[in-house]
Amino acid sequence: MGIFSKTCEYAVRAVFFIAQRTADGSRVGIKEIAVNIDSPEHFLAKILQDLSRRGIIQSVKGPNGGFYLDAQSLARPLSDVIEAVDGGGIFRDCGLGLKECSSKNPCPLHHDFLDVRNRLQNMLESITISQFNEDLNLGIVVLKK
Amino acid sequence: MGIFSKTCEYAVRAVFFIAQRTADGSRVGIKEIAVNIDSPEHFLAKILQDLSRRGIIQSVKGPNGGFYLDAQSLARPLSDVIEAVDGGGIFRDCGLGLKECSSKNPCPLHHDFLDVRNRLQNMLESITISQFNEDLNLGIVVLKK
DNA sequence: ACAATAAAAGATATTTATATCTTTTATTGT
DNA sequence: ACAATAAAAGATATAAATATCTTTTATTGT
Repeated sequence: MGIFSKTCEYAVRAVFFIAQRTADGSRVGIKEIAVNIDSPEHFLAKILQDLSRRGIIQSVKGPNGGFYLDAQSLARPLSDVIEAVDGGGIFRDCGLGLKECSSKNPCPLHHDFLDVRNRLQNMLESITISQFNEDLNLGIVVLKK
Repeated sequence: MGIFSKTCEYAVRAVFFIAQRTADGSRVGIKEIAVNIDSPEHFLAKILQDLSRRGIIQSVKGPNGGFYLDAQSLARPLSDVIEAVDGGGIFRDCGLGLKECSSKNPCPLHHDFLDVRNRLQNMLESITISQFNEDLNLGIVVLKK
């Protein structure tokens, strides 16, 4: 298990891919996304359905249909994707699983974890979905293997 | 899902509890540990068996038996517990799940994640298992609820 | 030796995450 | 209208994580 669930990893990779591939206003199909981010097609379909329902990504059915991102979606912070898929627990929950852990009633790791979680959150809030489009085009960063 | 697996959360809480409760050389039984860290007893038993096999904690069977920590174990960094239970993936694996992600072949989040993971690792390597014994005694930090 | 204790080990159950396959609905171009 | 396309939705399967229960083994005190 990584920091995120596998579902979330696929979601982020897919969202980055859709952002890059549809920056020109076109759409991209599930099959093409799955191949390019190396994920199981039908499982990814479920994930993207959910993201679409939540308004994180957009989609149209039928010929020339597919997934894409509108201007608002392109500008979203990556943290929105994480929250939509895994929930915000990673940003907020106690590292040792205590329900009532707080600064008043801290677990032993509370203070240290607060720092790490805040950094993670700040990082993911300051990264936008479209920010890697160019690096992806240039092959400087990758989404598969 | 938190940063660690539930198994790992129980493990860390248990190890902290054993450290505090057996600093005087005594032992503590599984039932007492489970009650005090609010975990399912039999499940925790499995976890502690495994930690015992790996030498992270010590145990003796029979009357007056139970779990404890020797001097070496008390001085261990908490990262050893994490590695024993969840593996080192949290310190090393790609945030987006890519097998071959590296500085030469990075995912979009590679550099940012490297920083967060390193901080987490440094933090967990610099915390020792026994370092909260006193705060636990004083009730300044807690291991349940 | 024996009974009591407590962890170790084994077996099984339940829940959640991940994955696959099929059918339905919306959209498009002819 | 109709056929083709592609996502949405529904149903089911598999694997992994979490949890529970039972039996065995080691140790202790009598």
